[in-house]
Amino acid sequence: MGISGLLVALKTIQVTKPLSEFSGQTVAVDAYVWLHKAVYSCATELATGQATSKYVTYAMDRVRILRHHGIEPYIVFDGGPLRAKQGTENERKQRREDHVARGNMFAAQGRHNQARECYTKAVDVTPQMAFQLIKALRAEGVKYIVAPYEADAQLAFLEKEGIVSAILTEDSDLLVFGCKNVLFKLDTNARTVVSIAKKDFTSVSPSADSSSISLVGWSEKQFREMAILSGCDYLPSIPGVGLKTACGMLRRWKTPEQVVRSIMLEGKKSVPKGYLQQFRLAEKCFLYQRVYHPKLEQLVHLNEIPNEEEWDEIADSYVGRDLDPTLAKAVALGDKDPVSYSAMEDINPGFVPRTRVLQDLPLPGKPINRSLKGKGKTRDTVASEGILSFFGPNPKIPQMPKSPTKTKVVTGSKSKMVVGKQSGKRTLADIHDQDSQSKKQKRTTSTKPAFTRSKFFGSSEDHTQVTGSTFTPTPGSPCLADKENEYITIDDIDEEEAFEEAEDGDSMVGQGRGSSDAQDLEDEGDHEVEQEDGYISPTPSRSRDTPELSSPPRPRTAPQLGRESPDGLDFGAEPVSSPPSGARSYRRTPVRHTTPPIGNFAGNVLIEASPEPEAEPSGTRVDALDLRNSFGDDFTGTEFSEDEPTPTPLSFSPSPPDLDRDPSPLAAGEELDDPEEQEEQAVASRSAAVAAGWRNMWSLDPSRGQPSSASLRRSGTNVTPTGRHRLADPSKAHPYLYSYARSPNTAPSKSSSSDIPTGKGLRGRRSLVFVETKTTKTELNSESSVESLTSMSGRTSAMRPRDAEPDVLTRAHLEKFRLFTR
DNA sequence: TGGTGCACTAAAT
DNA sequence: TAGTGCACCA
Repeated sequence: MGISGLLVALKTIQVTKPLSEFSGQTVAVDAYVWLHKAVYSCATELATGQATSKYVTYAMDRVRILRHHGIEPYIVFDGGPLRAKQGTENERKQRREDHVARGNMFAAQGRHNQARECYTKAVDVTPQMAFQLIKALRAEGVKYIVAPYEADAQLAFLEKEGIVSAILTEDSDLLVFGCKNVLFKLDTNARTVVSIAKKDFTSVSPSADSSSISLVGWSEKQFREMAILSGCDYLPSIPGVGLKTACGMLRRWKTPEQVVRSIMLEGKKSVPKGYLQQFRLAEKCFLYQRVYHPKLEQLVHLNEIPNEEEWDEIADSYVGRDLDPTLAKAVALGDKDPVSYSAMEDINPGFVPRTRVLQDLPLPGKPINRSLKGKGKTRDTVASEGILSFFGPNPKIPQMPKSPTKTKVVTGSKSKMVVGKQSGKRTLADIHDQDSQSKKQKRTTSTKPAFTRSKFFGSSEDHTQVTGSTFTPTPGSPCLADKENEYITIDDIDEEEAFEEAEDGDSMVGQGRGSSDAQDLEDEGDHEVEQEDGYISPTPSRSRDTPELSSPPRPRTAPQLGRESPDGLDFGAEPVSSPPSGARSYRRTPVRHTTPPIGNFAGNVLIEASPEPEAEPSGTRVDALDLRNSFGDDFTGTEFSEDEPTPTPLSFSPSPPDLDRDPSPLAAGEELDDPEEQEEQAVASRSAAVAAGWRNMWSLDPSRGQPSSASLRRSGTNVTPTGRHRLADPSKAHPYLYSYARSPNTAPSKSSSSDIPTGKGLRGRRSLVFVETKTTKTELNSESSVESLTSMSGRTSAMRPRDAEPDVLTRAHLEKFRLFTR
């Protein structure tokens, strides 16, 4: 989000710099920037509830690149929702649900390409996903922190305190937060970033360059006011006011109050009532948002609140409520969910990142301090080629013959499915890919060379072999990663290339260490040795309960799971308190960050001791959508009058023809003209039998043929070959994609899932119609009874009842309109 | 004509 | 989510 047009306006002070220029510095990184990009590579898995850690690999690659250039990253995660942005979150959540519904529908029809498109729009980065990255960061001793609320404020605080010297992000908001050095557009190929320094602001001038705004002579306060006036995450702009208008008017009228007065007098634009009040609250978010102080180990305001600053209950809640220090610390460490404040759930306990003893990798151009004999490359060439040239398996670890436990061939359908790491693409959406299929089968049946297993999937013996080393990550000591769950360190380089010649890196098979791995950790006790040799990917990503063909049974002995479904297979469906084995690895690692782990909080002790969360993780937020019902009631802007909701959500939908039909085989049959889709249908059909079997095994209560309670969590967004999906039943909502339970009335019906507008119809103001039909006034009334704040002016627009104070409603309309039409 | 906002696309692998 | 191109409007 950020400030629309700001980066463009600051183009002339953007300086592309090599990463090496920041060598020796600690740079704070907005983790969600990476994660949001990374989820694109595994959208289907995430949207359908399958375990994956591809996004972790993506982020860790960048961590290592930074370290390779001598930059010590300080990863900052977003925390709980801020009241000021609650409406934004609700809107996004609604849209994600809609996209999941469409994706499931396409998947049920075998139209996997379209399904994937929907899934990419549906996935969100959840705290539980962030925790997967945290596990990897812990394992490699990378500094990190989970902000109590917004990462932006936390990033700004770290820089303000001198803990970091720059901030790497893609969000222009950081400039509004007052950060001095903000780095954008990390180019991992060119190894550069685009730097914007606050000190250069005053050189921005239309006369001096092509910028359309002038910041000459402006203070930080004026810059912030301009940004807020132009529209920010905390406050939509007055319709018709963008960055240039805001800049020009603020320059002329000096203060936001004068600007607003001028606009009102002019009469051409409609200023929402209470705008100025909201403006000052937004300003407080930029100035005084609560952040975690890693040294004091408690929440503090980003900036000290001056005595003359107006401060009341509303302002206090807007900037994020204070938390009990113990809870705040647990959140900061990732041990507590920053939204629910319950123990962090490990959604992928099979992902157990580990690191090896790391050796310094010299910066490009410098000789590498180790032997590279026999590789046909000089030290210099290795150094210049960089660490990425060494991706691949590690032949160091003694290979083991393949066994059924490593590669599982599932029969029962026309095609044999290879599961495990070797299976490569594992999603239902990709199963239709016959090329992949044949490749997998070839791998399964082919004779492997001697090296048949990865260094990353070593046995427990492998791990215990390497001891006596201390993990002392230093700048320029990268650990490498190639593919999902596979991490390589510089130690592996020697044999890497030779191995790659003999073995396709993707041919590694097996479920890794699995249970024995975790048990080994238990057995190892508190050695001085902090890291095991070899990074382990214990299990390949798989769904726990989806009818996903390549999903193997989870080892029953996996200690980190500890729960079994009625059929004897472990779903891991119930929350697994963090830190699991990965966290254990962290505790055994010399602490590099300033906030050592504080252990695992069990139960609700801390929850009870902590202030009540600002927002209930339940239907209350979703009900906020009902405010849209009031659209136009008291808003006089002509721009909105034309957007009155139409009676039916279908009348406008420009959906593809198939969307309006029953997603039956007949509908799919209409795709016969398309050979590709025809093939998809055929493969999907063949897959159905196997899929149903897996589904029964993983997600159904065998006694009733219904989803078991333990499976509901993951089956909430499942795609089923039969077309059934949990979206038809909000009570079975997936916890990550449906973080906030929806009331029955707001849940899309089964039929509505096929009625969801698509393409252009989903954009723009017409989208309001769809939401309109999903809410009732009853919900509004019930919602208003839930909220106890006496003053409505401090409430999030999204949580405001229909009969709320008019000025607030107007504000809500604007916000809803702005957000939903984006 | 400039500014705003919408539509569309790429993104990762 | 950011960037770009285009249409609309004052």
